[in-house]
Amino acid sequence: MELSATARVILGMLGFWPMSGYEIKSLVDNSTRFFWAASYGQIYPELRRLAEAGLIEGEAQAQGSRKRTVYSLTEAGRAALAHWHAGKAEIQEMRDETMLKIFFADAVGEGATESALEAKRDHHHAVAAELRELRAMKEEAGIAPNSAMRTLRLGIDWNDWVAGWCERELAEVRGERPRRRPRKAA
Amino acid sequence: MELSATARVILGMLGFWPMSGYEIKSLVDNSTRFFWAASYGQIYPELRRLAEAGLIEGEAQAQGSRKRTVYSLTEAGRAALAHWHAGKAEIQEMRDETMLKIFFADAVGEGATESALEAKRDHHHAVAAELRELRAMKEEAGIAPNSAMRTLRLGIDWNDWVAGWCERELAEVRGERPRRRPRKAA
DNA sequence: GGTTGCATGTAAAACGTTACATGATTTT
DNA sequence: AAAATCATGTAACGTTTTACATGCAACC
Repeated sequence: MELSATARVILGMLGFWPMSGYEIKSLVDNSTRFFWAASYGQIYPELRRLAEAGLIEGEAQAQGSRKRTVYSLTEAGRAALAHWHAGKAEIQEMRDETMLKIFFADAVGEGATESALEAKRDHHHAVAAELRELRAMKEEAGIAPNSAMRTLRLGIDWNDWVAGWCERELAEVRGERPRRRPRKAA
Repeated sequence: MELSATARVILGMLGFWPMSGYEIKSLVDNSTRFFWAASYGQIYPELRRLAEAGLIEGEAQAQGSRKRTVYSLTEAGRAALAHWHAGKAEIQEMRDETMLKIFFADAVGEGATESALEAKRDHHHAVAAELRELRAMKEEAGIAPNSAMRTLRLGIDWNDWVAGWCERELAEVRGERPRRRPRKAA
């Protein structure tokens, strides 16, 4: 069975430990959202579908009169998660407005390249700072799995790298001493 | 007026030179698609909307009995393009299955981190190679604007960098002499 | 007593892809 | 003569976001 986009993130999260739909959403919002978002409008219906398909199981855990359903993986669910993980990754989509602005700069005119590069650099600086805060919080809480921390590290390093790339490109555009960009073998 | 996602790429493309919907689609498919895709189902209706709004103008340029409409920016369209370009970039979306797999590796089990890192490395290698081919073609054709070539260069450098990051991480995971990762000031 | 956080859900709207439909021209 | 490419468009389907709706519990 082909897992929907949202099913992948739900099964993965429940693979860490059992949780409610609400918890899945908050976890997504301060972790995978940078590369894999999900909204309530997807999560709750998908939880129902996955339960019907027997990949997860919900257990009512009301607290007082506040109801709450905690889901966990079934055997079949854990197998589906492993199967997805072992398979070929397909989805790679990006929609990046800062790239689009750099791309079109020559169609816009004088100074457009510089402003677009500055904007992209600033954006990645800001995201890197946001991720560093997130990392500090997670390190303090100390519950995040190693693999989750790895993507956070990649996010920080990557945003730093892109900001640096923009900076070097800016120097070249502005005619400051042409910089040798670090070359890699093809 | 807020430009739709597709409107941005259409106005930008027409900013380079006048073209048909078909040409816009083929250009997108071998340039911006890596960070901003668009399908016929979006392009043709949007061309009509933009023409109605007075941002672009279509001119019938039939060749024999094959009809063809070439669109170009109006004054208002060029202004809208410049206005969008000068404004704050908002859209930054990503859906990256290789990241998701790295993130969940600890929930999946033994060896999952390694396979996920390898898959990501291979993916970025492949994209870098694809982009290098694209660059060779564009260089030969020699018509691509500088700003468009810049995003291509960024794409190549970026994919190389990510592949390298995965490789370094793999070395660490496999317990090969722990590598000092290049550090940047926060 | 008010605000924030926990908790679940749905409906409508917007967005986007895919497949289909059609037909001319150019290249092999 | 067939295949590829140029060219335009729509309909159906699926996905995703946004806004709305509801109510409890904990904290200040």
